[in-house]
Amino acid sequence: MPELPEVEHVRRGLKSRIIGDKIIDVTYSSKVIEGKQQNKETIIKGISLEDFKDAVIGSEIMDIKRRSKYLVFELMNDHIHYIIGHLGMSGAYFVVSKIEDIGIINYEKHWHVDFELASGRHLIYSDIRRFGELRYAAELSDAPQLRAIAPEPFEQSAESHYLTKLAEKRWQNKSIKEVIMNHSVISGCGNIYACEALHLARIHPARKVESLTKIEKKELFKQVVAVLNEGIRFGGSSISSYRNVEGESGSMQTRFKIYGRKTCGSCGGPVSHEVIAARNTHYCENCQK
DNA sequence: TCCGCGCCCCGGCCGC
DNA sequence: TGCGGCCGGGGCGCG
Repeated sequence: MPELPEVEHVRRGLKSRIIGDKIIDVTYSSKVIEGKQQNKETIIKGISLEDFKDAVIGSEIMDIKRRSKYLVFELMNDHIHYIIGHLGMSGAYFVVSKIEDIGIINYEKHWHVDFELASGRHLIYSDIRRFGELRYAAELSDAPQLRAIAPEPFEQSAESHYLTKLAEKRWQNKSIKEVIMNHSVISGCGNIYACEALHLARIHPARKVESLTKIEKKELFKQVVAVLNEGIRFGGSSISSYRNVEGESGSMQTRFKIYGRKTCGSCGGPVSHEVIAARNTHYCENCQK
């Protein structure tokens, strides 16, 4: 599933292809249309299909940014406005001249939003399980989900933000894994990268926050940043159903030391599996204390 | 007011 | 070969 490194690769792929292009039409899949008719928020959220379409048609795509796992499309007609996207579990974008050119059967079958561009190409949002979303925002302040997100982990203020958050009373009795997966504490770290970072920092995922020393907290933050950076460097991981704009998945999963492995990448011992923070967690009893 | 829990959305895919 | 159940990001309602 896409976490920060995967979303970053989607952003880069989109940015190199569609900046400067203009949205001239929007078409929805029958699943989206039926879902909205049944008052479900299928993919397009917080706005009617007609209003979304009216809002974005005629706009030039100026920039594509990322905040945590959200993609922010900056649009311009007579003013700057935004589409805010989340890939959920299985979302993907493709830039093609027709849907059949996607070339991956499940993503062709499960296309949901088709943005026709002035260049004649189509920006397609596909989503197999439909957990992803697209929202419209006239102003960024209209997007409350972005406001509560911690600074990007690579920003200088991110570590002190994290340390301040970790010191709050409400987190003391929580598992450290649950807390680093919370986007108000660190942005963009999902289950897989959390498992990897805890392994690199040699910290057991079920440890209560209050039991961690300052040195452990700082080491863990360092490893979260390191593993997210490595994920970006290796094109993201292909665990589950991540695809970049080219339809490719990355190779980061081959570099994992603990997630999805039978033996620990450090000591060679068996990998333990346990549900921690309601998520399938992989760790090494020997290396992580 | 805050918190924790359960639920909802969904289909590929695993295991029997 | 068929089919039931598992999985999960994020939001929401309830107690």
